[in-house]
Amino acid sequence: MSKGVTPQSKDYAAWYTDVIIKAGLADYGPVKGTMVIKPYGYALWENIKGALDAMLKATGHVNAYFPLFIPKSFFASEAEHVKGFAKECAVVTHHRLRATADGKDLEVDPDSKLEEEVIVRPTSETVIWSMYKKWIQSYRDLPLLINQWANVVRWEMRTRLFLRTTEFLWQEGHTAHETADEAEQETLKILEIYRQLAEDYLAMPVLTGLKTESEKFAGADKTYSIEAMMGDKRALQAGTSHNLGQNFAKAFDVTFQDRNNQKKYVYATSWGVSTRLVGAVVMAHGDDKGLRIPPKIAPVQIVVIPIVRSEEDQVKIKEYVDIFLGDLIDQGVRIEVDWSNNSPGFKFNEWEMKGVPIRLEVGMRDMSDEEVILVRRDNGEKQAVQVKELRNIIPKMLAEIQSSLLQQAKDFQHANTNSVDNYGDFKKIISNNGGYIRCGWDGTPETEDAIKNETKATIRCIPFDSDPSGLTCIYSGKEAQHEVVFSKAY
RNA sequence: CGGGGUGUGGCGCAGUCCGGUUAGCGCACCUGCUUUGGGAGCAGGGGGUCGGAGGUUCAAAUCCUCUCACCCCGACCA
Repeated sequence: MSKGVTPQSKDYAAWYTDVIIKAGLADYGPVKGTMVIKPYGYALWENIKGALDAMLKATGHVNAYFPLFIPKSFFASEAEHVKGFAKECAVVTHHRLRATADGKDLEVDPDSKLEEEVIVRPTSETVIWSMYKKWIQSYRDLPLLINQWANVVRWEMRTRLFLRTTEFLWQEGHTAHETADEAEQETLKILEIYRQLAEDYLAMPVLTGLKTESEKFAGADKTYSIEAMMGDKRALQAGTSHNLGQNFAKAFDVTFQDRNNQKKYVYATSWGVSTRLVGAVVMAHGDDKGLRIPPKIAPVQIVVIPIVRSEEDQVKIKEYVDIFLGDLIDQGVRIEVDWSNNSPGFKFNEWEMKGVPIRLEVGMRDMSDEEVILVRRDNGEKQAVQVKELRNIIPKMLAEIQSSLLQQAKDFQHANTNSVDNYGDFKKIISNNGGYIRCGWDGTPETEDAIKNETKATIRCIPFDSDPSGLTCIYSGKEAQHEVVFSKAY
């Protein structure tokens, strides 16, 4: 394995893959488009998951688990939302293998053909709403606020680690409500939770807003999203929250008796974030040395590198390290000591690749001064610190790194967001610099489509803080219906 | 699905045009000693049916036929 990674400036896509492999986040699986999430990557996902799960529970949501397999008939019956997924569904047609004639291999047993084929879920609306029909009778059963953590399968043609794989992990929330207003409130509440997760934990500023008709989820009335800017200035949709209106209630005939004893269709929402967030963290913060993981979600917050010259040194340093280590662990700091036989330089590079926020070096020199050396991954700053100060300094430093990463990402986003009022500048910025462009849009899919074809940029969202007054459409020159954000996207 | 490419120890490759020693190199791995404040050194060692099948030949990683797999680029998506 060669040292280092492809520089971002040379080939951003290669950099991304290199970092993920070399930092030990993931590896390729044996089936095309699949990936193995390795322990370090899974620990990162677990930290993200833990933070979000707590927020969802704090807002009254409960977890449940629905089956992986969906009867094909569920898909036939209900057309609109399936359109988006039909082309990428894995289908189970048989349930048994048998030995081949020569006994050397296995083949599908034709006698095990299923009466009704089974779909591997690409998303769970259909199974869940088939159950909701049984569970919901009265307004007293509402709201129903269920979330599930699960894997889903979408047979994608072109895949990339974490960003788009055949199978991925996510959470999908599915709620049912009495009124349209309640459903809208829920949709927005979840979007706000996603925004907080992104900014407070992933240190990743996001754009929040409404998706256009052409970009929204097929089964939804409205789709909101959080959009994050990656290191190559392209946008990544990092989470979506859908107001499904009564679409699914009607498709699955889910009704309830309301407070006036009237039979009504329920209102629904669904929302999700996936392991794609891991890819987002990689691209939002990573540099040419590797990952930079925000402390709050870092599997390892501090790595201790002992500088050892002899076996006697090792014993002494181990004693020395144990003194302050226990103290920090008691404070909940996640620490790992690298006692491996690799050289210090090797360890420095390796743990920088893994994005650990703080490196703590201890050698005999430091020991005699009752110090250790701290090095921050976010900015490379190095300082000697008295051991007795560690318990105070470490939490502070972790918090500083967390906010410094957020600030760097914010500055980057601001520096690469432009407001533009003519199409010439628009095209120039998209092709030369990239990033976000705020401008007027006449609200027609034709304009959206034309711009996409000419520049590859798409409308990421209609931001909540947008204001079309006085603006004209960047493309048609007509009066703007919305101020929108365009960008090239993943 | 259209175009381009690659299959040789775990990874990255050379060798293929022009068939001919025992299939080689770097990294990784194992053992030992010396090392350790920015990717350590030396010595020794293990690991390959050259993607698969068939053919030509005294002889095939190398030539021919078929086949499989994967990667990259163009129309979709969290």
